This record gives sequence, C-alpha cells and structure tokens, in this order.
Amino acid sequence: MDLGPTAQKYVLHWGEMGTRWGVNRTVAQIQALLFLADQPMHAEEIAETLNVARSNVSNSLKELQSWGLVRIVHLAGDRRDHFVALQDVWEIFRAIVEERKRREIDPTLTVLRDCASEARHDKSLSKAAQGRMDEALDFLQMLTASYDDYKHLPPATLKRFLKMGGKVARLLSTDDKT
Amino acid sequence: MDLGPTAQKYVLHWGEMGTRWGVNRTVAQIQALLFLADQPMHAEEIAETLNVARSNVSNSLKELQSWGLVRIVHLAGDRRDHFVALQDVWEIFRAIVEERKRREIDPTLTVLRDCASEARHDKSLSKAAQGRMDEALDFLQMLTASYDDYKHLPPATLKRFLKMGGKVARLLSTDDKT
DNA sequence: AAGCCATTTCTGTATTTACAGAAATAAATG
DNA sequence: CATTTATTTCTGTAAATACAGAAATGGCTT
Repeated sequence: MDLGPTAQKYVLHWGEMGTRWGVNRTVAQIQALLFLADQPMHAEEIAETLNVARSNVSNSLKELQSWGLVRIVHLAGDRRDHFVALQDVWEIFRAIVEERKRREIDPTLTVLRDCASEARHDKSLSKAAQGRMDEALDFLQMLTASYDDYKHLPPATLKRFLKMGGKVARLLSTDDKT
Repeated sequence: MDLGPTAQKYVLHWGEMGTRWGVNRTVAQIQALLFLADQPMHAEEIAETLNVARSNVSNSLKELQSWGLVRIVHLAGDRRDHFVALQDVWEIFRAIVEERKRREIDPTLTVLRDCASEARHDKSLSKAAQGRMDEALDFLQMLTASYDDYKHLPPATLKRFLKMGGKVARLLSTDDKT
C-alpha cells in the first residue's frame, strides 16, 4: 500500500510523539497506520508501507496487541494474519490509560506503599520528607480511585462531563466559601 | 549528603518511571531527590548523592528548570547556586501537564489541523480515514479545552471534584435516558 | 587586575535501544 | 509427508541517547 501525503504526515508525526512518551517509533507508526486503514492489513503490507523490516513489524504488532490496541483478523481465502486497530479515539484513549496504569502506576503504588512502611523505621528520613512521600502516595491513590470510578462510563457521558468544563467545578469552589 | 534506604528506593524508582515516560533517568532522579530534600542543595551535593557526574547534574537541573519544577535559590554566605524543587504534588502535577501540553499536544494539534486541511485535496485519502483524523483532532481539542477550563481551579476544588468520582457523572448519564 | 571558585559547554565514550537480515519454527496445502 | 508460505526468534549492527571528564567561561573577591 502506498501512503498519500496527508496520511504520511500523520503517521510520521505520531511516530515522533510516541518516542517522546516512551513508545517505540515503529510501534506508534503502525498504530497510526492501522488507525487510518480502511481494511485489515497483513504484516508484509505494513512493512512495505512504512519501509521497515518484517521482523520489526512482527515485534511491534505483538507489542500493540499486548496494549489491546490491535487484534488479528483472518480474511477468507488468505492464510496470512491480518491486523486491525481500534479506530474509536475514546476506546484508544481508554486502552492506553488502562495499560499505562497497569504497567507503571500500579507498580509505583506498590513501591510507595513499601516506602511508607519502611519510612517508620528509617531514622535518616525526616518527618517532612516522610510527609511528602505520603502526599505522593495519596495523590496517586486518589487519581487511580477516581479513574476506576470514571472508566466504566460511556464515552458520551465523559464527553459531556468534560464539555461542561469548569462550570460544575466552579460551582463547587463557590460552595467552598459558604 | 547520604541517602537513607527509603529515600534511595524512592529516588531510584522515580528514575525508572521517568525513562518509561520519555524522561531522562538522571533528570527524574534529581527531581525526586529535591522533592524529598528538606534543604536546598547545590550541584556538587546532588552529584555526590546520586553518584553521577557534575556536568550531568548541571544539564539535568537546566532541564528541570525549563519544566518549572526546580528553581535556583541563594543562601547567605554561599556563592554556590542552590536548588529547590516544587514540593506540592498538585503543583508538580500541574507543571508537568502544562509542559507536556505545550511541548507535545500543541504541536500535534497544529499537525492535525494541517492534515485536516490538506485532506480535502488529497485524493488518496478515503472519506472514512479523513473522518478518523477529524475525530482525533476533535478529541485532542476537547481535551485541551477542558484542561484550560480546569487548570486555574485550586487543588482543593479539583480534589473534591475527583473525590466525588463517578457520582456526578452517573447522574449525567441518567439524565441521558430521560 | 589576578586568582579562585562555581558553573557550563564541549568532546569522546559507553550504554542502551532500535532495527535489519538470517535462521528457525510453525502451519497449511496438495 | 514433503513442500511451500507465513511468522517468530535470534543475532549482529547501527543509531540514538546518556553520561563522564576535560576544557572553557563567567563572575566574585581581595
């Protein structure tokens, strides 16, 4: 498949953004490519389109599947695996947040909890520093608790929620003063 | 300065997390170190504590200042620069989000807008693919618009906002059906 | 103004990560 | 069951990044 100029720009930029967020460039490019694709693509086709090695595509696709962003489909009369990506931006967003939470936030919470209990026996840690560690832990716990609360809501609801923006929130801060 | 076991664990883990999110390990470690520090530290002290080269510390501190996470202070009777970090988790969070938006989301919005206008003349791009590009653009625009709305609210308000969690949101989705 | 101390910039090296190509494995067909 | 075709795993290399140490700059201080 040959990419038009617009799709090319999109895919390349997405690849760059990936690297900035700790995602392999090729992985991000393939995700972008399949996001735009109207049909399932097989690995060979992806490799040709992006001018990268077959093996690279194979590994990247495995990575994307582990993120839940891509899945295999089979086409009638074709032995090859074909791949499709999530094409709904909200689903994509949710999948990414979910995985990053699982891979990075959850382990961090574990470490912070360990630190919190260790801190009690650690003479070299000031009360103030200990307090800041606790605040970091509390913050992440609150964030994840809220996330768990929101994540099951349908996109349409979240959308309206965000769209109403600061209005509700400002209402809350007015309450503050009464 | 010598790091106790708890602080050490905290700093090392934070460094690892940094790398996963596209942040240099040393940069993340210094941020964590200064977050925990009860006093301003000078560069030499930081280098010794983390066992990294002075030059590395110098560059990392510059990077952290550009993120607005660290600033220079001067102590009476000491010619050396000393450094302090934001020590309020909400402020830290806000600074990071603000900078990532500025550095990555805003440029992405520019690219997506370019794509949207280019797409009209690009014969090789299907209407469906064009539609998905638009959705990506809309999504990011909505996200940033909401962010702009919320960012000026005091942490306490945001906190209560999040804490009430899905309750408000579920109310909204109930409204949906009426 | 000379010397000293702190800091930054520069340059080369090491480490890590990404990647291509080859080899190996697995699956399916005739 | 042999052969073809698809896919993955392995291995070596290339590229990018991180980092240390040296050199240079800047700015006080006396």
